[in-house]
Amino acid sequence: MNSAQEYQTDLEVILEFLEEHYRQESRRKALWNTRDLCAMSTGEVVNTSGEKLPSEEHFSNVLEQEKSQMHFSEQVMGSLAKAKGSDSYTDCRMNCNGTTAVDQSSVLHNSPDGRVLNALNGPERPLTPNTTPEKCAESLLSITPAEKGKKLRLFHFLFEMLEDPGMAHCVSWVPATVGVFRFSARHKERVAELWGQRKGNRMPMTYQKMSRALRNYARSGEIIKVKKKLTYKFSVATLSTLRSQHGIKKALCQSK
DNA sequence: AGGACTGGGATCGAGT
DNA sequence: GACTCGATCCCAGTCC
Repeated sequence: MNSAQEYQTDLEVILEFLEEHYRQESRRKALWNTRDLCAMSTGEVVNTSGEKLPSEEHFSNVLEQEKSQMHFSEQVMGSLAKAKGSDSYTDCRMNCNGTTAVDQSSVLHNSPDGRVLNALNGPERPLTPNTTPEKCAESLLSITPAEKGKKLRLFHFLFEMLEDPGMAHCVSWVPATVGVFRFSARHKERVAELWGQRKGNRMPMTYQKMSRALRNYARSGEIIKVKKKLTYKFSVATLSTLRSQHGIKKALCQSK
């Protein structure tokens, strides 16, 4: 496969993902339209508890926001297509050694006022003010946050470990549960050690210190402590984001 | 008794 | 340089 074909295959995977998102957005829009019609026919919208919901004006604002969001996605896709022909694309191709993730959330969770929201950090936290579609496309094609100078987060690292069969003796998913994982009593310190190495800490990381960091995630809701020894759980939102990032990564690796 | 766990709080380092 | 955020570090206390 020559390099031009290789780029095209990668790009197709990314475009496919964005198109899927676009389709989902269209479905959501259709739902809003249905609700809008209900509101117009009855004069007001009430929920199942009989509480009055936001006005028609509110929903038309929401629709406008949805439209601008879809427009934003289209612009990102356009920028990706442009990037296909650029030299910089070669430089920011992903490597598949387990250190790379595409930050799709930075593309898909943009707000209509121009801010980009980060799903991992919750919808209220803007990522970068004045982010352009070009910048988003750039980030889609770029390397990991850590490699770009952004911090690698502990839960990303743990997810990597969990997806690595070679690390199953240290940390593994708890079968028959969703997002629940458990450290091995014997090898938990190994995971902490690797985390410390990855972060480039001078002092060795210990399980005790790492678990403190894990407990801090309880505040943001990214990871919850399960009332079971050495066991934690990813929140649904965190897990789905991590999984979709991982899915893209795998798809890109396979297309190489 | 001892390991795991919890939570408070100070501090550090990187990014903005 | 000030500020924020995430991580690190230490410690006292509780739970099993």
